[in-house]
Amino acid sequence: MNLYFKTLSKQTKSLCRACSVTFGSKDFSVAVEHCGSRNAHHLFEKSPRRDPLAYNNLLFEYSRNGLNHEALTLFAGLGRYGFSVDGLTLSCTLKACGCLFDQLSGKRVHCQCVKSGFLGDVSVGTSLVDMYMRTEGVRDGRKVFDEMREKNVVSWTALLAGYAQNGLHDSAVELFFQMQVKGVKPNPLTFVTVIGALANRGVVEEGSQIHTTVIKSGYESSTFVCNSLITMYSKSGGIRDARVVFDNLDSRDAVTWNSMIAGYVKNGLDLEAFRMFYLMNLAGEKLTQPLFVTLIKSCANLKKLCFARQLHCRVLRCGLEFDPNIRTALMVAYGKCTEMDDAFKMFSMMQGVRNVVSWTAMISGYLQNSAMERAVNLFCQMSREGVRPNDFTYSIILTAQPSISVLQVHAQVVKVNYDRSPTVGTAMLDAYIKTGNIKEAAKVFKLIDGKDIVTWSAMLAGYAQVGEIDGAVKIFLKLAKEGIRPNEFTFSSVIHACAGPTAAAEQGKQFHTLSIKTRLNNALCVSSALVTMYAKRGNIESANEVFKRQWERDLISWNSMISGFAQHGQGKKALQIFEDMRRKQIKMDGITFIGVISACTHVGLVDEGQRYFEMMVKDQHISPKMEHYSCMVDLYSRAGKLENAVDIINGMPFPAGAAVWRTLLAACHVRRNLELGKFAGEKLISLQPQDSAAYVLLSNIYAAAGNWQGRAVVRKLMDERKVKKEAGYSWIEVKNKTYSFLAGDRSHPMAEHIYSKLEELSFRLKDMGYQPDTNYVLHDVEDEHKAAILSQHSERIAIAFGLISTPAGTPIQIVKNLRICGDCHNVIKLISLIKRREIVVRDTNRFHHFKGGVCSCGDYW
DNA sequence: ATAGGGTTAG
Repeated sequence: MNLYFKTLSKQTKSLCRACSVTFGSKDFSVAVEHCGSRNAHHLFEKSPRRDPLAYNNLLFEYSRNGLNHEALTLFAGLGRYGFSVDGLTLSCTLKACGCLFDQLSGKRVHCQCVKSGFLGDVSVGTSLVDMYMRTEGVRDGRKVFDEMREKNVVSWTALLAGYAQNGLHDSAVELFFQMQVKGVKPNPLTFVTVIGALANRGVVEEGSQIHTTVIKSGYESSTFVCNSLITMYSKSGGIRDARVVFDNLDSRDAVTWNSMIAGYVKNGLDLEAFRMFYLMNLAGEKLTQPLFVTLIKSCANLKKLCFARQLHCRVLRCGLEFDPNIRTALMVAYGKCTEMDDAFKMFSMMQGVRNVVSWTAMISGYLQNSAMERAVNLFCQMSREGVRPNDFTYSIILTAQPSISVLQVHAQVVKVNYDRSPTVGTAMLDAYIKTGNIKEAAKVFKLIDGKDIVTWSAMLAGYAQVGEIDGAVKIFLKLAKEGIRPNEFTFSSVIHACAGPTAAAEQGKQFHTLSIKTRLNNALCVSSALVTMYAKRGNIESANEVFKRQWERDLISWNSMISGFAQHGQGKKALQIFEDMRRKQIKMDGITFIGVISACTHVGLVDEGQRYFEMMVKDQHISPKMEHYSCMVDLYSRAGKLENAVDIINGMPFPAGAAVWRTLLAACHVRRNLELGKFAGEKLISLQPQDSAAYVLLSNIYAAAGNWQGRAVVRKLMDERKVKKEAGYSWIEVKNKTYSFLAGDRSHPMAEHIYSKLEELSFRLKDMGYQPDTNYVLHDVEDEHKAAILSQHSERIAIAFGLISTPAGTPIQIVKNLRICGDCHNVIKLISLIKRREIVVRDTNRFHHFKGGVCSCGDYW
């Protein structure tokens, strides 16, 4: 018989016609083996005698070989001939329905099960559960399961797998514990399924519990089960645990090695992945297709061109060069290594087998190499060649700003119904945020179906960027309410929002606490954001505490700490951090030096500042930008060396911008240098005719010199150009609420109180010999009036309010949107002495810590 | 196999 079928396979058709052999049921598996399933069907149809058993067996073979359509057709035939079906056939047919997502046929088979009395059969019941789970949500499958009289491990596993596949990972895990309570022992497949569910949920706690159950059940050395444990641990960040499982295994298969190496890649330990790969080669394990993909990805992460090329060679040697996945992975790797020519070569060789994915990968490569135009061209060409962009394509092309119009892409996205997709929607809202259109971004956000953590974080970051703290905090609370777990990026953004001037100081601390509870506080981006937040919120000690405890540091945390200390006037500490950074040979950038030079500026270390500037250019090979020149101008001019400042401007390799002139102008104001001030002011006004600060500073310089005519000219110019002076605000936070005050503000319900406090203060100040420095008043009025105007500056009102609404001895914190004036600076020093309060004022430029009559800036700011 | 979110200066 065997031989007969062997011959048959060669000339099936002709022989079939000729043959009149009766087929025994068992012979079918032989037939399928030799002829392939399709031919077996053909063979069977031609056969003069068809018995029901043979039919059933053929169906089994179809199902086993994944020929689902054939199985369904055959099942219909069974009914036509009136052949009886057995439980196995029903199960196989149900499986085919499930695989084809054909619920209609599935329901028909369900009826058959009822009619033929097989519903009580465990296998049939289980197959029904599985079919409903695949074609419908979990509800119908659950119903069948609950109605089953008898249930075994397989039924439980089917149910559990159904929950997991429908994304209900928590319920799947719960079922796992329930089945054990019912005395059903999990089998290897159960373990693999539940471990997979856990891995997709990303939690380790129950993971180790289930690991213990694996050991107790005696599957400790099952390669199948342990492979999934490795994946689970590496997905939830427990790469070390994954390695322990790996090391304890006696027999490892290709999947074991692949999972372990993929785990290292997923956790960003690409070098470790390659070490593992080396060990794998020593162990004699063969390279398989998925591992090629993983390793090539890893090359892309490492940007190691030579590794990629070596792997490319091995791909050729293994004859896998036509595998589309490997090709795409190689293209991506070349793109990441900035070898766009090589990537394009691979892409053009793919003619004929190019699909959306390879197009998208290519476009993405150009975008990463900032070749916006080429990316956009490719995007257009793709559409011309009839390849339709998918959600991935749209989400990357939206980053091609400003080469594309967000509005146009948005319109196209709506047309193809991708506007509700989380990836495309998120990319779109981010694109709107980048164009500053937060309203449109919020609209897009609302429409997105199934918002995930990335979507929420993007929206939160948007609010943080435009300084809408309340919006940011609201988003955070909302996502938490919806049961979404915030991740490190979410915390990083919300903490960033709390660094803004109007955020309550407590709020930042609360998010810090929350990040500790969720164990995300040590993530690099979170700890960096915390350093920045505390430094900006005036709590330099906490900033330093977080900085010291950081597990790892990036350039941003170093930079934040340096500029933090600089702003608080602790120049020496800023420089210590910098020297530490230099000793550890950490790569620095231009921003590091902005911090360092401004640290020197705030403590008046002119020569050191000069030295660091030279170090930046000569040792670090960082070419100075506009910002560095304004720092240098600031350094000299605050020390009163206006000539050196002018020399710097004259020696610049490009024309000085507004920032540089503004710095010089401010210095001229402090130093009362009318001539230079006029020059700088005119330059600034010509560069930024709408900048109110320019006019105000210049008119103040005229006023200070008693040149009322000059001042009037500037004022007139300001009126003509409709430039409004920015109003001076001060904020103070009392009991988690932020209060803001304008100069002369009487809108607060406690205004009476506040003003009597101010009066009381002015008496005490006079007693101490205080004389108002009326040079800081812009108005052309009598001295008496000037004093009154000074005493009503917004920061003083805020302080008075702080004094009456907080208990004695508590520190007062004020935030100002303008720079503090010299007279207020004197007054606050005295208040800190009289009232024995520590007062911290953050202006646009730096922090002033007033205590016992002195300020941390040493009157140098 | 391809994708979307974050942190730094004045």
